[in-house]
Amino acid sequence: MPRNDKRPLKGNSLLDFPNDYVVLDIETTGLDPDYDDIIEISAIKCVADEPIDAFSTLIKAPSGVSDFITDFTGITNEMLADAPAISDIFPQFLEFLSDNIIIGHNVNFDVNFLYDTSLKICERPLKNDFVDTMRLSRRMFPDEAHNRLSDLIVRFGIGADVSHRADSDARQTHEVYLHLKSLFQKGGFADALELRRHSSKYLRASDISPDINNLNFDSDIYGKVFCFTGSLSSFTRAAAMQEVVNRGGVCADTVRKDVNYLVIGGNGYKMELENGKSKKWISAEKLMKKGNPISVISENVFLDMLNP
DNA sequence: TCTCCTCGAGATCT
DNA sequence: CTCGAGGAGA
Repeated sequence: MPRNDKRPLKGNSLLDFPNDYVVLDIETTGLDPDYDDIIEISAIKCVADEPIDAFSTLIKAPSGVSDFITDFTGITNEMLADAPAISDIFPQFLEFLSDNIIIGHNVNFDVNFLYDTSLKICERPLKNDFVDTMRLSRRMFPDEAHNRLSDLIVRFGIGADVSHRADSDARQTHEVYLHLKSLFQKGGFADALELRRHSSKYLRASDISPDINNLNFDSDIYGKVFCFTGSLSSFTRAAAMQEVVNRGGVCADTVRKDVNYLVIGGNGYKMELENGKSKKWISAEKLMKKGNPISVISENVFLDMLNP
C-alpha cells in the first residue's frame, strides 16, 4: 500500500509512541540519497524507553567529504581514513537494527538513505516502520513555526545546540522523543495522533445563504441557477457561491435540468484539457442536446457577471 | 455520508 | 515528506 514508486517496500510512518525501538541518526556527504554517501551511523536500542545497546561508527566516503560537510559536522577526511567501508559495516548495522521500529528526527531522510544502502549492499530493502519526532512535534505544536531538532532541544531544555554528529544527535533525539511522549501522556493532545483524512466538510450548496442585508436584484445573476466544476483561481468555491446567493442566485451541487450556468473554474481548466471534460461538464452537454438551455461559461465570464 | 485521487505550499534532513 | 483543499464517484 505504500504509494512510493521509488521505494516500494519502505515501512510506514507511525503516529504512535512505542516503548521498544532503535533511535538513530546518520551523517552524510549531502542531502541527496542518489548522489551522496553515509559517513556516520549511530543507533541506540531501547526497551521500555531505556537504552540497552548502542551501535556507532564512522564510514569511509568513496569520494571524500567537502569543506562544507567538514565545517557542518566536524568530520574530516583524516577521520575517515581508517574508517570501515559501508560494505564492511552495513550488515552489522542491519543485524543490530533487526526488525525494530526506527525513531529519528525527519526520519524519512535517514530511512531513505538506509533503504537505498541496504538494497545496494545487502540486496534487500529496509522494511522497518518508523516514528518521526518532527511529524509528532508538528502535530503537538501546530502553532510553532519551526520544529527542527535544534528548536526542540531548546524548547524542552535538553541543550543549547546540536553538534551534527550522529551519536550526540541520536541521544538528543531520544530525549526529545521522551519529552514528546511524556507530554502526550499527560493529556491535552487528544487528536494529535489521529489519522487526518478529510478535515474539511463537504461543501453543500444549500449551506450557503446570503450574508448581506441588501441583495442586488438588478444583477443578471438574480433568479438563475449556478453549478461549479473544477477549482476556481480567483476565490474558493464557497466564496463564489456566496457571491451568487448574495445576488439572488441559486447554487446547485449537481447539473440538473433547472441549472442555467455551469462555471468551469480557471484552475480546473488545465486539468479538464488533460483528463477530458468533467462529469458535470459532460452531463451539461447532454442536457443541452435535449433542449435544456444550460450555458457553460468560463471563470472570467462568471467574474464579468459579478462585476459588470 | 465515505473513500480515493491530485495538487500546491511549506519544512526538514546533510 | 506531510498536510490541507478540493474534486469525483459510490
